[in-house]
Amino acid sequence: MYRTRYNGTLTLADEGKQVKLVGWVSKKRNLGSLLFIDLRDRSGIVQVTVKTDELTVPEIRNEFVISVKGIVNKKEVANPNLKTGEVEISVTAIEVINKAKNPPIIIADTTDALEDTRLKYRYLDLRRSVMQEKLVIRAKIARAAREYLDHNEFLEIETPILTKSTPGGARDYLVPSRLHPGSFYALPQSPQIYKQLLMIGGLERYYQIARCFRDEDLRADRQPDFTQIDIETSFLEYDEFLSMMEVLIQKMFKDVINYEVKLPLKRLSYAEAMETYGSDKPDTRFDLKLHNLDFLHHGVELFAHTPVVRAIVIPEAGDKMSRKQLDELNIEAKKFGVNSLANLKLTSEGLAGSLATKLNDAQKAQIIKSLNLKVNDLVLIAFNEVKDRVLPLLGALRATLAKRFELIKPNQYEILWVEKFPLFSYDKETKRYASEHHPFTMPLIEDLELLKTDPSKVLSQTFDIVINGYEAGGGSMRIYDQELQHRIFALLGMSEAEIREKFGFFIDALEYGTPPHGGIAFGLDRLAMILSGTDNIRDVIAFPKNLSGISLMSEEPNSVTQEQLDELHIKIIKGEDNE
RNA sequence: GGAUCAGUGGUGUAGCGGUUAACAUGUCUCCCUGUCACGGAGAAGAUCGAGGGUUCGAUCCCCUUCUGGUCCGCCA
Repeated sequence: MYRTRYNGTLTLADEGKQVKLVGWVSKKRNLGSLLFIDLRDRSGIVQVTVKTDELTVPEIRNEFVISVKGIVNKKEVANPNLKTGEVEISVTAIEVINKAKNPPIIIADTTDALEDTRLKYRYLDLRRSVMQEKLVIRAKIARAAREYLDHNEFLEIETPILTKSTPGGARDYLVPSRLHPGSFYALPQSPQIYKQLLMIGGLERYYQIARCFRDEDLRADRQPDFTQIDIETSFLEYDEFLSMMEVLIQKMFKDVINYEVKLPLKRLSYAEAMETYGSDKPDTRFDLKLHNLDFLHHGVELFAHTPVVRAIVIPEAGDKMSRKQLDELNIEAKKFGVNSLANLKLTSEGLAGSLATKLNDAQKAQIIKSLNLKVNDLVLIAFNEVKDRVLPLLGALRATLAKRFELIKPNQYEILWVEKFPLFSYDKETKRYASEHHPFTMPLIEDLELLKTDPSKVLSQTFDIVINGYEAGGGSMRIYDQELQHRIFALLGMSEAEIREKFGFFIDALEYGTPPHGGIAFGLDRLAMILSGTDNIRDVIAFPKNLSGISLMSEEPNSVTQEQLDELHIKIIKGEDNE
């Protein structure tokens, strides 16, 4: 037997007990004939004390795996920084199980190594307790989900990883078929069609902790393969389903971080979210709402060509931003297609700032009243012909400014549903409608008539769960009527032949008594980020890829042998790997 | 595809035309019986990401390139 106890669990209650421990040498302090070793395993660290004049001690260095036998003793002076700080192990036998090279990074809670170094030596980085804690949180979220869903008669069912490529949406990762040269499997972007087929198959309640793949560019919160808690149900009405999912969210927060989520969750329509927060995933931990100043379009020269004039008010920030800092915000504005921002601040002498000289007294008074300004408030004003530029810009600004002015309290969680997204977006280039969510999304019943007259106005039975400004999940009620499904495909500009080619089996399936159904997918990675308080998705994935989609540790993707390519009937025509 | 920031001992940083390339930490050797960020003495360790240019002289300025971070496009 390697061990009788876990290091981090030892307390004063164990005083006098004989224990056998294993672990890694986290730190040693050699005082000559007295040697202290911080011995680390997954549970934590305990100090072991070796009298080197009474015991022959093998060579011991950092990160060696060692085994000790000894007695749990009370320490003269406790170390309050350690869970086990009240005890130490007086060693009677010590043995090296395995040696270790000097690690390239410091293995401690605070390491000074940069992330790319840590990623290269991920297996060492994972020894740090702060990293392990994040994976513990991730596992606890999955466990909470399984417990809740199992308890509510959901079945955990696996769906294929080698699936059919269906164009539209994200790029697929393709897998060449050896048995069928020239044909490809696609890795699933989500198990969407399969889970709907499971509903048609009469399984009624399904879930899966599903790996999904999207061949798109990465971000701090986006990986090419990621995990969703994927859920689908039959015979639940919209509100019933959302309520059931709210309780799941509540349980996750309770089980993982012991935080009480108050139900029911707030709901905001997509349109309200955009108008009020400039985002479809608003961070509602702080205010900074958007204000409508469209009335300035008439009467202010600067806004003569821009009917959309919107503002955010940052309280007590009038003296906190220099002219230079305000100018820098214009860089942000340009990203959103807005040329520049105007600003105002209310001083004791009245309105000042870039816009002040362009306003008459009546307009100034109207602004002060309309925005309810107080002295030293800062107003940032975005203006453009198009709402779709102004609102997202101010949405982005409110997020960055909230961070800059520290308007966000730590350990605060604001959870809400954003619902009723438009069913379609209109692509001006191709002059076609595209599904905002996916083509199986149910429109709002009251908007069905609009499908004939103005499809762009049709809203859908969709919902996103938004937590602290992150989209932590999204779903919809699905179309179960094949007639309606055909109308949607037609609106998307798909011919019968195209429909047959892409979704034929699914269209067929719809005709055999499809139950009303709907579902959601929660982003497990995102949830883990939120609950472990990191804004880096790589922190909550054991072996993540960097922004170029490369694993710095195992160095995939890599080239393969000519034999492998030949077998797959694949010829590389461009690139260095061609030989 | 685009924008932007950063590459200097193992690790993290400083230096920004002429330096013996500095500091911290880690590593190694010796001393130390109460340390817990142990302490003390000493040592080793860097072709300043790569290539080119400007210059009497480049870690420093310019160009190219590679690598990494962040963002935009993209992500039904």
